Amino acid sequence: MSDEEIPDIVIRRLPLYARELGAVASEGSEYISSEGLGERLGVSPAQIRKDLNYFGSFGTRGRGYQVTSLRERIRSILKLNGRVREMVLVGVGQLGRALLGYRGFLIGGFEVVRVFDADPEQIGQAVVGYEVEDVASLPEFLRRSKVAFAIVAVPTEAASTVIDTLVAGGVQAILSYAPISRSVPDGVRLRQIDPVMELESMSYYLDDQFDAVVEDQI
Amino acid sequence: MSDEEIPDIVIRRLPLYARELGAVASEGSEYISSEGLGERLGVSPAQIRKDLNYFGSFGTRGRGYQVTSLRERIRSILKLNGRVREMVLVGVGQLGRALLGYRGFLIGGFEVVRVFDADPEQIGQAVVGYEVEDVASLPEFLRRSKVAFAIVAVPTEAASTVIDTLVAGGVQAILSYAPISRSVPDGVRLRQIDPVMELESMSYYLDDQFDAVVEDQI
DNA sequence: CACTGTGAACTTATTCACAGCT
DNA sequence: AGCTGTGAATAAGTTCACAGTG
Repeated sequence: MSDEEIPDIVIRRLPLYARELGAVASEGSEYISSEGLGERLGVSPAQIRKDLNYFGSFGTRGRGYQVTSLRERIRSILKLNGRVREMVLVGVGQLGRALLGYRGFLIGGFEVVRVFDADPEQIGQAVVGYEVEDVASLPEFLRRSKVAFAIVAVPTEAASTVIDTLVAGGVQAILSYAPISRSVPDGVRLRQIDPVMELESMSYYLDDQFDAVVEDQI
Repeated sequence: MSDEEIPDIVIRRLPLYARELGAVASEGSEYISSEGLGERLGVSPAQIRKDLNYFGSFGTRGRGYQVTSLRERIRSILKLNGRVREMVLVGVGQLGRALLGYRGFLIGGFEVVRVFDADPEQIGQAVVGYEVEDVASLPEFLRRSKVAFAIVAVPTEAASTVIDTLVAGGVQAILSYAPISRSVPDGVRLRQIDPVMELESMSYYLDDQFDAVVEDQI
């Protein structure tokens, strides 16, 4: 049943399942049903079963899914098993430093291997155990070492140029914190994290006694 | 055409449109067509027109949409016009500090008004111009001042309790950076930012030549 | 007997295509 | 002429419901 084109929306749920299965495992359960997992995640049991079935039959009828083995299966589907994914980080401002200090990357199997910045004040400095390199040397570094992942944590104005450099250097997956829209060539993935957009969309749902802006009429 | 239930997926695109319209405005264009905007965003023109039509008819046939007025319309739909949305921040570790220093919130119309933490070392200290308050005093603060937004930037173990406190205090929109799944009551919105999940889902699409298993060097 | 795996039914979202303004 | 606004057509995604199985 392999080899069908799998919807991106399914791929995006896999890390969620894997993350929760890690939590379930640490609580000591050996098996979990699609219903049990769905309840924890706010996802329907049918959806979990369908998602997993794109990749094979991992469950046991009558019992559910073995927690740790399903988690490993998912990580293997995501090409995350038994390895550490190397990343470059561009930008060592406050956000970049916070990211460098974040333990979650390593737990998830990701590790920053090099750190770049454009600020002469930063270049050459040691930051959280990394020596900050000149972003001008990024193209050469990428030519030598094929790193597939990058995190962009530079000021908005600089982001587009940095992304160009990363794409030209063969980086295939870019996580950007800059609030700008960008297109990238086929074969490159760009995901953005923009907390302001998240807040803005939540604002719509506020039951706000203060303000009811009328839009109306045809 | 008012008062139909509007799909969440539409609401989530509105901040994207608003953000890009801001960029278009700063480039000096007065009008933009759905095709022009769609090209910049990687969204189809029909989708933009349909999304906007849930709320009214904001365009001019033959010319397109007036950039600044459409942006204001969208911000008004999102209940973001002409005001600053107040937020509390819980957690002043590295991430919390980075968020406090981020100018993007104010640009988007959001402002942190109070800062809380559980660490006795931090409580009472001044951080980026805020005095860190004891998270134990958060319930009382929320009782007095009706703040609708909160950002959770605490360690994973603490997140669930903090979210409970926020919900109990009447906060309606929570942006959490903790990598845990949580359900919240109706009427409360919880959005998570988890960079690791983003990276993991991108990993699926990598070319296999990048699959080299990292050698154990520890 | 409690669960998965899965086609079929249904629901939601996107695109098409064109009438209708400016 | 060039665009929006919008119903109709299509595609994508989710849930249902149940047969199959350990």
